[in-house]
Amino acid sequence: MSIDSIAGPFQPGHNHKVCIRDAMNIAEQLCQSKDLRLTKIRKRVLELVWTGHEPATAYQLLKKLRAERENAEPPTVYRALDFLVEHNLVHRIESLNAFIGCDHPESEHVSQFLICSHCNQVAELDDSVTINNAVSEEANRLGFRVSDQTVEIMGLCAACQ
Amino acid sequence: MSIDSIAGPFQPGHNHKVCIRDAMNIAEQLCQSKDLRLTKIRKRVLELVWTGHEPATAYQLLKKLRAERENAEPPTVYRALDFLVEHNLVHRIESLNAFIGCDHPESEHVSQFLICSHCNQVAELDDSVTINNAVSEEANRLGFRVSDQTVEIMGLCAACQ
DNA sequence: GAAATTGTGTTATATTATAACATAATAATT
DNA sequence: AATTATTATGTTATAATATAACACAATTTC
Repeated sequence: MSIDSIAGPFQPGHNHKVCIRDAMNIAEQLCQSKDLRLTKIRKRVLELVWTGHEPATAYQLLKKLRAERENAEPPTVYRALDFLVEHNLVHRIESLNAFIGCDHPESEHVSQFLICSHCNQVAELDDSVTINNAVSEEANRLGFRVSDQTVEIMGLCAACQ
Repeated sequence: MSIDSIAGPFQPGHNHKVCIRDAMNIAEQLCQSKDLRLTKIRKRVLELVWTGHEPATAYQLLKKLRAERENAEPPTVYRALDFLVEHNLVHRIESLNAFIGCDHPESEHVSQFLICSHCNQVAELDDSVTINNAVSEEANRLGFRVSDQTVEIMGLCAACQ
């Protein structure tokens, strides 16, 4: 097993360059296939989001962007994030006011995260059917029609316990 | 069945004075039994939160508080909210940056909400075992130890569909 | 190539939240 | 009851997050 095959967050030894490369390739493909414009700014912000598996705040991203584009302002970043979030390339973590890259933007899904309060890394669940069913069940009981959900689970990842 | 017995949110006809009265009684009892100080400000902010089943932002509460206490400032409200949230009398809704009263602060529980995007009312689930189990199952699969969770389900309540 | 649409630049400001330090009120101790 | 310690509030300032509005540029459509 090469180091490249060790996947994603909560895996301290993983090769993050691979995560970035994969994410950018998927983004390019997705935007091409859906005829979306992955402009330079949007692409760069996406790369900056993928700097790590720790969520980044808009202003952290702005600071980095400014290092290379001195006229960047809050709207520059927020507009890029709006686009990226709209197309599932990035998710917003409500409890942190921060943003994290999504590694499967091509499949429609809701956001479900495990957030490690020690290393601050975030893992996205793969649209857990188990949780979705539980949510549906509760909503149905009350005649509530679900359109979206936010599931953010705080705790300690395996490596940090 | 008297109108008083029609419960809580998503029930347009319910007698909200009863919700408020009950919530305040429970708060008084809880604070007495736990030797917590439900000061005038805290009590008043709790009442203001209970104005309805729509979550209130800190600054909406501040505006109301100022109508009766002209020197109220942001810290006045945020400190009261800190206290109320700490003791489960109020929950913070992360996706709305807003606060909602809790009708069962005496039992330890995690926050799980149904949020109607039409009428803006919010119903708290009663610490759904179904959802908790689903969350635990997913977390266990990844060796993640859960300490807290945020579950916010957006959609349409029965009355608004 | 003209018109329409979409994206970016720029300035200003809205909204949400906290830091820091002074004073007041309450509780605990003597 | 007076002293001390603790907790709560008053007050000013500012940090952190996010959006409005309008001008201009780039791209797409016709």
